[in-house]
Amino acid sequence: MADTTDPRVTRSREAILAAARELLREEGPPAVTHQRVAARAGVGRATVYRHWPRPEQLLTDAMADVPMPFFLAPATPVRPWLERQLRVLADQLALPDVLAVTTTLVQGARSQPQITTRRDRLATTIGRQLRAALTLAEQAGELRVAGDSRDAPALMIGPLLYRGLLEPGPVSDDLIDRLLDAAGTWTTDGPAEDPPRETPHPPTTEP
Amino acid sequence: MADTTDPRVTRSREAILAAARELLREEGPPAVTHQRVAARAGVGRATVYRHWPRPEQLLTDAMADVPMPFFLAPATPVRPWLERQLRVLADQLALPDVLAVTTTLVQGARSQPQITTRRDRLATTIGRQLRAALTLAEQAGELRVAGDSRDAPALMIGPLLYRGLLEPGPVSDDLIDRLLDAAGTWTTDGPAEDPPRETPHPPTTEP
DNA sequence: CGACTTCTGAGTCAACTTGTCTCATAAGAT
DNA sequence: ATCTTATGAGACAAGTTGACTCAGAAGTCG
Repeated sequence: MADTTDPRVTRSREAILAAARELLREEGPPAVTHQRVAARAGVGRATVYRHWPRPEQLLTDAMADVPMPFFLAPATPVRPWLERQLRVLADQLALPDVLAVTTTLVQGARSQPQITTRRDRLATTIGRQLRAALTLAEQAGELRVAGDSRDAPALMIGPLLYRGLLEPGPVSDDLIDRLLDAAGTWTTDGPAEDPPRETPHPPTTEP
Repeated sequence: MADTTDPRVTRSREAILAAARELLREEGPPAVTHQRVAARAGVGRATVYRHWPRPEQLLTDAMADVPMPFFLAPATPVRPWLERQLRVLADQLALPDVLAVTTTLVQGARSQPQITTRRDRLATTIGRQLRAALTLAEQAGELRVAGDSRDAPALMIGPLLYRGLLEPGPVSDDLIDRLLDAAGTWTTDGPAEDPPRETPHPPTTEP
């Protein structure tokens, strides 16, 4: 099929999605209605209906445009890599857009199976990548994993979620260190304190 | 003023609040409208308006009826006490009503200052009680607190939140042990493993 | 450049929801 | 037995939702 290259379509779509994202961020999911989105996007109400007949689809599409942070493939040495990942995750969770999408996913009403699905996908993606990293670290002799590795995501991501959702505030490097220690016993070859951490990672998207 | 002892009033109020709670649990905050609540409560729509002219007040009142778990005053020895508290908290977070209220609080739209307030109150209450417990344990020589104690709530409650909100599943006793270890180094006088844990605590309310 | 195709925005319309009010009635108080 | 008062049914205006039409603008292509 011919790619929808008509500039009018893409312009409308972008404006509408941007408006929907703004509304989601500022007032939550219930504010994302055809009428309000159309008004904010400076677009006719019918145009919104044309592209998104169902309002919930507009919401999920708007959310899909917000890149959710998650882990990439792990690299050795694992500890500094993981430290960087957690730092990125913590910083991302502080962004209004990401926070809004996170709360929407968490809320994930039974009425919205798409949202529930996406939430579960995010959770399993993060969990799998995190466990892969820990396994790699263990194989490399860097780490002796403590306890059930299935608890690792909860132990390491949970506190970041708490900071983002319930108790807003910055996540200190010290706290991230403690998250790493929660994974198990690290056999630091050298006191690799303060690994270089500079690049403010762009958000990454799910596969 | 004369106490509203009219049985009709209390009957209506209870029915309405119960219906509101059901709707909140099943379909989330947007489902709590006058019309739907009235229909489910088997009550005239006007009656709901009479008691709660504003819909958001109905929502907050319905939430207030769901007791949120938090910590009581700590007792020595602290470790088994804290273990019990975390177990209760984890179990409460699995209850649909409590979960629904938690997600609603977390979502805490900017549109609803009452909800934001209540969320902050809950967070500070839990945080204060938890820190008090850790301080007590340290004074009793039971524990050497690690790192910044302000991070303790995130480290210990966060994982439970993760399990409740993102990655539904049971919280094992082993996981709770690891949460306790995240607080610092416990100087166990004796191997007080498997402390008696039987009473399925009733939910407690905030002060 | 000019003819064509397609998207847009304004508007209309019925169905539905929301918030307010009225009133006969039945439940409770005295 | 009588007086009070909450209730439920319904009427009502105002606003929202979803669906449709249509002239005209924007973009494409010969």
